[in-house]
Amino acid sequence: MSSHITIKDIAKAMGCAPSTVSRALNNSANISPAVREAIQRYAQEHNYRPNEFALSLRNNRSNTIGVILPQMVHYFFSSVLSGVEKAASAAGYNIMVAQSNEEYEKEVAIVESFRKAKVCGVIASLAKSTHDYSHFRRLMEEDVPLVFYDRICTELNTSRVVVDDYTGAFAAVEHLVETGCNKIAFYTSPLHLEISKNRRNGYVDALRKHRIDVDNDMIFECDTRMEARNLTLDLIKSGRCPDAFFAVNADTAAGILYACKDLGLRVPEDVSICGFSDNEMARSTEPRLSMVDQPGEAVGRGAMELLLAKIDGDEEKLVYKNKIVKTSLILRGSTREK
Amino acid sequence: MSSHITIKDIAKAMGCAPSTVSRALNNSANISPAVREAIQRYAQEHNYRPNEFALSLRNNRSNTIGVILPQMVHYFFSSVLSGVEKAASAAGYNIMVAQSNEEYEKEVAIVESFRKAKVCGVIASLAKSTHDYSHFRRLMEEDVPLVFYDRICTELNTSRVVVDDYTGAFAAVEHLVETGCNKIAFYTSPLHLEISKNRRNGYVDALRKHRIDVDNDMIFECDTRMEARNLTLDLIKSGRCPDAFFAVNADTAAGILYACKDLGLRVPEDVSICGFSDNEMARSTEPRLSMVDQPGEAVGRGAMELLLAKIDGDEEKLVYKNKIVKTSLILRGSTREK
DNA sequence: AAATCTCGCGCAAACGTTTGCAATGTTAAA
DNA sequence: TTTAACATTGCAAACGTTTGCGCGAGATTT
Repeated sequence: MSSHITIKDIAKAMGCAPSTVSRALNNSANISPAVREAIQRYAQEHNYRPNEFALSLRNNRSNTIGVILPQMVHYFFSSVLSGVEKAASAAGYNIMVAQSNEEYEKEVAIVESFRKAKVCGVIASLAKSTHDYSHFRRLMEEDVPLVFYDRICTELNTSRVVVDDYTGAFAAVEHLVETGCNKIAFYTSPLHLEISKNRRNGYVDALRKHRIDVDNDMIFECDTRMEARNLTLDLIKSGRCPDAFFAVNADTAAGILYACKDLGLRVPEDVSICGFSDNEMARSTEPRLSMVDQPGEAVGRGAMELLLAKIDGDEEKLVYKNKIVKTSLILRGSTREK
Repeated sequence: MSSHITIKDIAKAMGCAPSTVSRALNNSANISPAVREAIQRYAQEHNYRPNEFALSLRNNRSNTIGVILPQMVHYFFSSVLSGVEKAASAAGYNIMVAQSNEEYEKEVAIVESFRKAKVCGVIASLAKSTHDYSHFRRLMEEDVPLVFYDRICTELNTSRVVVDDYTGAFAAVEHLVETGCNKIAFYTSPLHLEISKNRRNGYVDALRKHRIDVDNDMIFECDTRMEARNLTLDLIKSGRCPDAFFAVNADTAAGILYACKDLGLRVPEDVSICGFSDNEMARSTEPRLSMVDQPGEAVGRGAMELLLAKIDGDEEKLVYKNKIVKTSLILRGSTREK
């Protein structure tokens, strides 16, 4: 069926040159109002749509932004994607999305495919296994605006959006302390990640503020449910049982919870549990898990806003901004009340 | 920095015409092996990458496929997206994604934006509020391959991927019957959706097979947690309490579960609960919820395979295929054992 | 030795758009 | 009335690629 009408078709129909049509449609200067209106009306009536490829070819840039997620099937990351999508859609951009599956090689391949597709901006969160950033550096050398979120890259000078890990962790741990806990275990993801460092700092500072000694033997690299379950069982059986747990995510918190229940500990009477990164699961345990909420949609929206600022900004192209999205502490049944 | 090397650059460097370079790189006929190899080597060394826009402009088709999700922050749909992404990535395609938020108008806008972007195929699941399909029909008139998944459109002659709702529901209800239940409530999403009809048929047929009368007053349009909670409370209080519930999704099943527990009913001793569409939440209640698992990734993969068949297929362009992905019944604590 | 064929390659157009420059026609100033 | 200034439009090139057509040269046939 009729592939679409082009500028040339309009020109032919109106008896003028394609350049005139182009100028009329773009409201360029130096065109008589009469001609302009006639052309615009004709274009409207015939449902003219500019050919994106021609535009892209000429401008050497698409109308698309690329988004990299470490995983798609993940409450927080899909929330971020949702936020990005809404903001991008509102701003008239399409989004191209790919997941690294936490693999460095896949991440490199994605960046390469985004370069080929000439996306006009990239929003990314690092894979756990990424320690080399030259693929992103290459992107920056080609002047592709880049914004990191959550798992950011501090080596590269880009805009960033993070959640307030420090304050979130601080608030959670402080709440545990204020409800009577003073031997608080901390289950964290690998400490080379920025988020881990910040949460650890929040944990440490909350303890210090309340004059509780920080026991490094109470900090564990553990961020999956199974690991948490096993670790917790070992910990309790070994007699070094904490009176509270602060976990890096909901999965881990659930692992802790079920280990405790299996061993007959009551939550929150005997031990309190609090996690980071709220999701549906945390609302479905018994008792429900208190969590530090990371507003994923807000992170995605913020990342898109920063990216648009970079894309549109002319003068401030060199200005990078950081955005810190506030977390909130959601208290449920797995912690005691004040 | 050096934007990329083009075919013209290579031609200039090798002292030949761009057309020769093009033919050499595409292994076209009528080119001497010597020249071909020289050009390919040069291109390789200088890291030549064809300009996608120029290709798209010429072929009037991108290397991208569009994916429509009703929601992104949703276990099943993000699983599907993940499956699509993996398959697309393996086949060398990019994916463009957008969510309708269950709104008809947004869905129309997405289809329009996909048409503008000239995606070379679309994978979609209908918004709940969509009853008119002319936007998709327009897409088909422009020969854009289209595959529906999950919430399919039976009015349109396209390829489709669905989970085996009928068999899944049948198996779940039969299990409830075989473990002693005979008054089984069914909480379903709106019945105009294909999935609802199929699940309802599975429910009905399982009852019939075991000579249990189907009571239409035990079928409720109810697919959110809050609705389920309230409805279940009402139902129990009214004295018409079923001995089992079969729910359309995990949220609804959880609502039922907590309503029952609030009223002191024991699960699964007093009432059994089984849901459709497993997710993390179902693994985190107490007791854990028995669920019919929908393998989202397999659905996504299947949709992509069907789409690729349509895109690549020359002769069989008119052949539409349906793919039915098997579900499996995951038995947990919310149902009794045989 | 003349005619034909084949191979390898270049020319140029096409995809749809934008834009610098030149070429009109019109109006105002001298 | 001549000249300058200006408004409006067209021409053509450019973005990077593919491809039908034609041309020349060498190889084969008669």
